[in-house]
Amino acid sequence: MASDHTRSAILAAAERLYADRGFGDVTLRDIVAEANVNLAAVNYHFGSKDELIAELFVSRSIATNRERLRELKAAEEQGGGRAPIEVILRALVGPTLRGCLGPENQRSTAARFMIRASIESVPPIRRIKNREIDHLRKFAGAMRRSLPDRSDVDIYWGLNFALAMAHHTIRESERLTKLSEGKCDLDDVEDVVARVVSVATTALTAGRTETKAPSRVVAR
Amino acid sequence: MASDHTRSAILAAAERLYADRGFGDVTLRDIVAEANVNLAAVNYHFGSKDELIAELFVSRSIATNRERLRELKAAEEQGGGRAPIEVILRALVGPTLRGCLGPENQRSTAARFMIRASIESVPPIRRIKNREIDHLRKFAGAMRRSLPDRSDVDIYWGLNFALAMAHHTIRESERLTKLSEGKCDLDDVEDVVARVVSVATTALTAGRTETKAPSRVVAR
DNA sequence: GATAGTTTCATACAAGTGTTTGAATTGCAA
DNA sequence: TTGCAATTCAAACACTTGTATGAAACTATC
Repeated sequence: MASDHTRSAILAAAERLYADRGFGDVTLRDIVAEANVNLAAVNYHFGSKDELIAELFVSRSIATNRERLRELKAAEEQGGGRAPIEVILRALVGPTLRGCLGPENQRSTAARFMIRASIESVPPIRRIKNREIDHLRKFAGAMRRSLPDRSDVDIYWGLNFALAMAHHTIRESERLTKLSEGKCDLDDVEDVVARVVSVATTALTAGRTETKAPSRVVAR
Repeated sequence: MASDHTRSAILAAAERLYADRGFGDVTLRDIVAEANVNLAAVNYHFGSKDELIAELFVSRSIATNRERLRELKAAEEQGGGRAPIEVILRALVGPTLRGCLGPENQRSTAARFMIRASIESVPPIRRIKNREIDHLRKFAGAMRRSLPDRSDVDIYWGLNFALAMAHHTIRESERLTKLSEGKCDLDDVEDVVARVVSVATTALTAGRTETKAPSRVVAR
């Protein structure tokens, strides 16, 4: 193991560069230059470029997932195995939003990297994301316990919409700021979390009527 | 101008290949092979690879935007300059959802291309997307007229969330199907539209002026 | 301090990229 | 037909990419 100084220097440089300039136009040569390290070091320590990216993404996303599950577990234990839907949704979208939004100048490199990973979609990351389904299933289960009257379909749609609002807000935060001429304050993370949770909760609890209406609206 | 057969053959081949395999690993050589055309033809007819991609994306997205505005204008005229919020939202997300979802085997190449463009994000497309803000402002205006009591901030957040649900559902349709084990039927486009519009409407009207239960929206 | 195992380094490699070139071919008008 | 522009073509260009190599420089153990 000696000194893995080189190893972590590469990781840090790669994270910073990918965060700033995206996966598209950052080459191994850029990374090793930034890290003051030899070109061959990447392949020596990580095997390949893709494995470097994967390691970067995995370590960040398991941290987020762990935080999500920690909040979920705490909420369900406190509620005797059944947590309020708002709290579940907050555990789902809170960690991601808190990690990726907030005042830009105090936004961590890790956070900016994860934003990149959510905007661009590069093969090694896509492969990892596909394994996230099991993780989401745990939330679907908690939501089902919280809203036993709701159909599975509605639960899944609610979960989908909650993630949609969180991720899209992160991805397009710049555009929303520009569109609203700064009126939507994306640095106020807790307000964003509250808005997302509120809408998702309403979507899951309002309109008791059976959702799947037989009346079909014909398009075009 | 003679025969622009070559030109359109390239466009068709590029659209098909990009739709199927993504921008990442489709080269000019792949495209010209698919189009049975010489390699130099792309640069001759389009100037560069990026301009080819841009032309492809522009033509598709102005078609969508035109359809959106057509629906919006019709709705506002019918309501005397003020359309119901549900109808506005439907005009916003309907065309995109209808264009990108639906039974896969009968999904047009154009639709599949637009899905790709929404998943991967390649420089020439990103540049064009940034010009979409003016287009969205028109919808923000219509929404403000429809809900004069609502603050601008709320309007923009509602707009953001509506787009979020539509785009995320398109981007992650495969994952949602897998997660729900097929229970969420993404081929039933009108149901998806209704769900998105319903949630977005609730988000925009909840806790304020009551506009009846916005459960089921029927348009046209 | 010799030895064996890591780690670093300069360099080369092979493959692929978009683009350019200049000659051939085509199509059409005079 | 002839002439001329538009188009097509094969080939090469210039460059970048990730990866591999084998020697050199370390490091720790005996």
